[in-house]
Amino acid sequence: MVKKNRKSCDVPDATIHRLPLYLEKLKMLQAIGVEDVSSRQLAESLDIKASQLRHDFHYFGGFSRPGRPYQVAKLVPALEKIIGISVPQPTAIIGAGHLGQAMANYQNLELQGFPVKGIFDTNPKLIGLEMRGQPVQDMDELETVIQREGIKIAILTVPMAQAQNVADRLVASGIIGIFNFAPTDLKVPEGVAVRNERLAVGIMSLSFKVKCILQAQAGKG
Amino acid sequence: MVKKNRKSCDVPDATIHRLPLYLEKLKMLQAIGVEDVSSRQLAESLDIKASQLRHDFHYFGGFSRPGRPYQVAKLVPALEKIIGISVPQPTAIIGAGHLGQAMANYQNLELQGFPVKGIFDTNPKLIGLEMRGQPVQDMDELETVIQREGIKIAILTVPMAQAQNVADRLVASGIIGIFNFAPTDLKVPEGVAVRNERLAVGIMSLSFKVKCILQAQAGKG
DNA sequence: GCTGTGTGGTTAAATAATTAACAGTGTGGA
DNA sequence: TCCACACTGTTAATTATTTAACCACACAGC
Repeated sequence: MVKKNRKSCDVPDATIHRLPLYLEKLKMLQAIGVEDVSSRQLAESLDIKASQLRHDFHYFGGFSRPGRPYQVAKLVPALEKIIGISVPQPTAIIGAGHLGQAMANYQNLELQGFPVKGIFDTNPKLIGLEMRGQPVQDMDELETVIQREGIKIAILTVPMAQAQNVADRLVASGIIGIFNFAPTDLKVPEGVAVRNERLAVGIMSLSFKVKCILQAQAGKG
Repeated sequence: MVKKNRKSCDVPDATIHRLPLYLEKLKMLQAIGVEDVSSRQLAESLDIKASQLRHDFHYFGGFSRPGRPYQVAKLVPALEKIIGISVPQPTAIIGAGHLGQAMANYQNLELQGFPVKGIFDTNPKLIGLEMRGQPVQDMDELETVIQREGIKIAILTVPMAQAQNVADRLVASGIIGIFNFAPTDLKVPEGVAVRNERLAVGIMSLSFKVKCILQAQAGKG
């Protein structure tokens, strides 16, 4: 039993990051009525190799009978279970600035299994505003709401200076996963997962490639 | 000459993604008056190995005299040049919904070398609104403004259904780098770089880890 | 029944990335 | 002057990831 748990969690990061892509594409196929899909078809539509897809699935095993393509209707719930969203994961948003509002209004968030059950800010001008049925609440309510709703995942969109302080409160309240948009490395105890999403990294690595493309064109031309 | 260009662009993605982190940390050190920093110090503060940092820098070479630590004042502009932001990169935002507004109001964007020179949307209710001095313009103006301002990088925050169509227009107008927030793979010709930023991937991989942590705790307890 | 083609699971090979080890340099102090 | 120490640049070793190869199975057509 323990062995089985370890098996399904000892998976490379690179594979984990592809699971949502598989799920997304499969849901899209499901929406247009596709019932079966082969590893080749699915991989090609995602611009990866079929062997990689099969290798990824192999960590979890048993998605298809040998010789037969994958059944979309079975694969979707299997992936949802692996990712941990067969049951909706209540989620909190901390920081109702522009980015927090964008996340709160991102309709797919709930559709994809992460219903927002709490939005928090310290700014009195924002408190009370409603976003998709959820009012912005005072940070004083943070601990109470998180525990009452059993929230395990938090989206952190506060300014860098407050990020660590808020993270500490989140961890103390029972949060286990933090989706961090602040450009700072949070220190959290073991048993808490942090994912840093740095928009600056994305646009700068893009800039690097743009520079290289321009240089290449100048060299050729 | 060509050889040198190739050298400084034939760099693994993993390294490219770390360059902005190095730059960010170095700027922070510069702001508090630090003049010198060793590979060990810098690496530790970023939670990576010193040898990896030196290995990364080795692709570009010549940041320090052997035997002496790095000089922050030299490293910052060197990295900025490598990333391609020694000169500000004018940037456009396509889609002035919540996410587009969040990006437009993200002050660090300009500070980090990406001044927003155009915000576009089709929604008449949004057109004319000002964000940090930039008015939201009609999509009809897209091509004109991009060419007039010499914009090479675009941030794409439109709904999925319109993403490919807009991307085609961007490419036709001379855009070389697209920072794509729509959950779809854009088809672009060679010589155009796309970076997909999928928020759903981030929160789902977080969910996977949360599930594993909970399972591990249940197994132990 | 048999065969050709297509399928996923599994294992092995190839490739990429990370980490460690080492050589050469500069500095400061005895 | 010489030595001990800290430093980077560079190369080698290790580890992780991706890709390919192969096997057993399933179906369709003959």
